Amino acid sequence: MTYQSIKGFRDILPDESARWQWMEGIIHALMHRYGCGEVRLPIVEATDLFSRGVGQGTDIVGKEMYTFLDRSVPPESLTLRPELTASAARAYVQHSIAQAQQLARWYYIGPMFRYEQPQAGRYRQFHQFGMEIYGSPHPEADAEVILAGADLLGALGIRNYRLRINSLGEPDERTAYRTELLSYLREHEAELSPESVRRMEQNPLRVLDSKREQDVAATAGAPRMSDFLGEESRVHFEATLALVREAGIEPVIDHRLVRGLDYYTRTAFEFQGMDLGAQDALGGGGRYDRLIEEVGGKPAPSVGFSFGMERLLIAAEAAGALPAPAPEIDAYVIGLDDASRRWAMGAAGRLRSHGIAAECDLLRRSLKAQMRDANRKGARCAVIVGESELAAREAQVKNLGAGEQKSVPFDELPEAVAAIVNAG
RNA sequence: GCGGGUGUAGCUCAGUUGGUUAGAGCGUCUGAUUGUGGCUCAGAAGGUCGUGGGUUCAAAUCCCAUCACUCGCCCCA
Repeated sequence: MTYQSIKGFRDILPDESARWQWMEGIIHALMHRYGCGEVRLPIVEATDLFSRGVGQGTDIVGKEMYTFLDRSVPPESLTLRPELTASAARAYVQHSIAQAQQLARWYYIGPMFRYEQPQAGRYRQFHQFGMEIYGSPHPEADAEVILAGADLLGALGIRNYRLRINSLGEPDERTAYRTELLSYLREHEAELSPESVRRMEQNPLRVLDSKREQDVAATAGAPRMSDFLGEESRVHFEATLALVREAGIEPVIDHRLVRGLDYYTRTAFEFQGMDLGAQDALGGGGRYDRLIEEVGGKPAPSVGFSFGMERLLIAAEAAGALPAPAPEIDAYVIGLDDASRRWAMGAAGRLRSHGIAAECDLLRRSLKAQMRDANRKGARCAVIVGESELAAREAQVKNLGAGEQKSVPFDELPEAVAAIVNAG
């Protein structure tokens, strides 16, 4: 094998892409029901957009971006998108969406790129589906987004998950909390893991979502963000929770939920899959009221989420929700000699124009081999034509499910085939 | 960036304490009356044993290196 796809990048072959098409169909239909329009955004953006939008202190910006210089003079630093929230915000500002409409509902689907060590459910090129709502500062928008996420999981047959939620407050509230947390962490520095000690000065909140038992124990008595929320933030959080509960979903309030992106304000949530490996976040999101401003627009509140599509497929498979593979074709048109093979190609074309998935042999194979092929591909019927059929202008049409075969005049072929196909 | 595991046919895997032409199942192809699929039966094709060194009379098997894949830490989707 001389060439191989590079580490963390992979091919999705036809058997697997059928699953992707299934999932994408569900997503598009769901988003249509939520009144969301799809945005298709560039794969590449100015590096600066991500470092500003995602946040300097994040792992994504710090060590995971695919960044390169292009050929312009002087060279420009570009980056393969590691996520799409910043790009969407850029597009929202660039196209003055806020001027045209007070509220905007967007969604996106596509590949993202992060340079990390691949493992179960984590790739360097992976795919996200995300939803963004711009313009509403109210908890209804937070709830709308969360419920859409839950709706998606339901539509994919995924039930084994939990919704964790927290409020990270307004920037000044978070700053006050951060100071308190940091002093707590300093007092307990000896009990923390070396990684957390290193991280705590730069971003103390992150210490909270360390998985190490050592860190979990050491931070058990740490101050909680919820005690630092102002009145408005508290009311907003409570209202969001109430709306979510009213829809029949019971979130787990998790004081340690911080999430790795700097732009969150107030609501942060995560759908945690229970059938995944160590990478168990199916999706996550929250509110980011400062982001639009951060990328140069007039302030506009926004909430959104993103889901990892590879992980959704893993979870859907674990739930046994994946659809059975569909037959590759409806009808297989078989010719026996040169003249009838020519006829078969034309007949297949006529069937296709009637909306029937039709195929004929391209390998000049024997009748038996063609029949085998038809069967393997799940064809409902075979159309067989040889010398005598050509002369009589009648084809043998065999129902491969029932095993019955009859003569059908060429003119009536599409109807006869359709009858068999639709009967199944 | 740091740990653990695994690399044998297209796929899933056997391969006994080193010992002849490296095996199975599935899949693929062909055939079992002339122009008829599935089930069954018979046969065939298909492998530099990840790669490169080393030890040995002899290496898929032992040693070293390297690469790839994989699981975990970290972080996230």
